Amino acid sequence: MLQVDVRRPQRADARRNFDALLGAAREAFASKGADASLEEIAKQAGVGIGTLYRNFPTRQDLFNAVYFGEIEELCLEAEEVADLPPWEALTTWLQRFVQYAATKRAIIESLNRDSERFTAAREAMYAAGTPLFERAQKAGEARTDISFDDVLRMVSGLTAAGFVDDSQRERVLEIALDGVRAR
Amino acid sequence: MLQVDVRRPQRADARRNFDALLGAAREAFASKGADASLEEIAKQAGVGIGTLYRNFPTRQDLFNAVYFGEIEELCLEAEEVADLPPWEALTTWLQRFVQYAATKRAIIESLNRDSERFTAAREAMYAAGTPLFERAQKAGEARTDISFDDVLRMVSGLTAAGFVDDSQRERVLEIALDGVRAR
DNA sequence: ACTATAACGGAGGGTTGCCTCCGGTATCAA
DNA sequence: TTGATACCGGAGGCAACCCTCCGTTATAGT
Repeated sequence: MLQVDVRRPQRADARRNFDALLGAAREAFASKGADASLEEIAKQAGVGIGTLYRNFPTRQDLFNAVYFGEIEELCLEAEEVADLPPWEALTTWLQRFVQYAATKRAIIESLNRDSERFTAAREAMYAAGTPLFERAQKAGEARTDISFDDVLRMVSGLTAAGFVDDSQRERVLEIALDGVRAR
Repeated sequence: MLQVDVRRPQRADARRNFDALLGAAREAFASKGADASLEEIAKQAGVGIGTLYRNFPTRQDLFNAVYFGEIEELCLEAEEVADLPPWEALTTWLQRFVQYAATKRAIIESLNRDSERFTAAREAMYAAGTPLFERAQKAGEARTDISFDDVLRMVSGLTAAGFVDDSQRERVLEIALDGVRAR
């Protein structure tokens, strides 16, 4: 589950193009948002527009490939932080979330979307993050009157916002997460 | 200053159209974002596209008219909450900010923009909000190691985010503002 | 090396949105 | 009422993007 079921092509040249497209798409979605120009992505990948469409018949297919790939990474990161102390584990994961997600805006938009695949992705992400949050709650570090969903949406919102520099982004994230702390 | 220097037309029919356009634009910007279709806005206002362009020669002019109008309202609201207790005054104002701004995303984007008009608008908004924040700080209610800019960007970010319903939006805003409270 | 064919890439037709231009219409002053 | 004119509205040219189609090219197995 959560497989990005777009098949990676067999031939060497095809695989190169496939990977280049994914990379270019990731960047484009990150900077221009989910409706970045596909022709621009193809050019950026050094590939004809036809090649893009052969690998990803619809914009959604391409987007999904990037999106689900990122969700998957996020889930893996959740395991990696598992041996930190409860509060650090939670905040570290959320910081990774903010830093690495190229589909930032899309993630929170998709939180409301109804489709089998998106539901699966959302569940995977929650399955990865909820334990971190509950552990922090049980350790008395996080408020118990709010849900993980609240926290995730808050962080997603901040992710999509603009800041003067990285240090401000981090500072603001810390402020907001302070509100999550148990009193 | 902060005048929306687009002149309101003289003739009765022209004024009707002008106002209808502003209203339609406000809605469109709120729901579709800053690059909503101008033709759609004109249609929504029950007006030809030509009329839109006569009143607002560029997209930016139309956007500014909505944008600066909202900033102006916000500044007025700041005075209205001035007689509440320090912390309530601050949070009430920020809540209005979240509720009424149709140009949500635009506001935070414009925080980084460099242009005379935008600088003026930003300054007006800061002039209105900063006293509320400083009052809360002096009353020992708000942290003193952060700036009003941090708070405003945080709130703006949350404003642009998506939530299940209004109650979640308010709850998350409260959580985040809790992080602003002095310990 | 050779060939079958998987994969390429961009020309081109369709759609949508931007903006200009100007023949027609509504308003207002006299 | 009537004339001057401020104002209207949408047709139409332009640009960007979408996506399909098919002649050309690169790959891999023999």
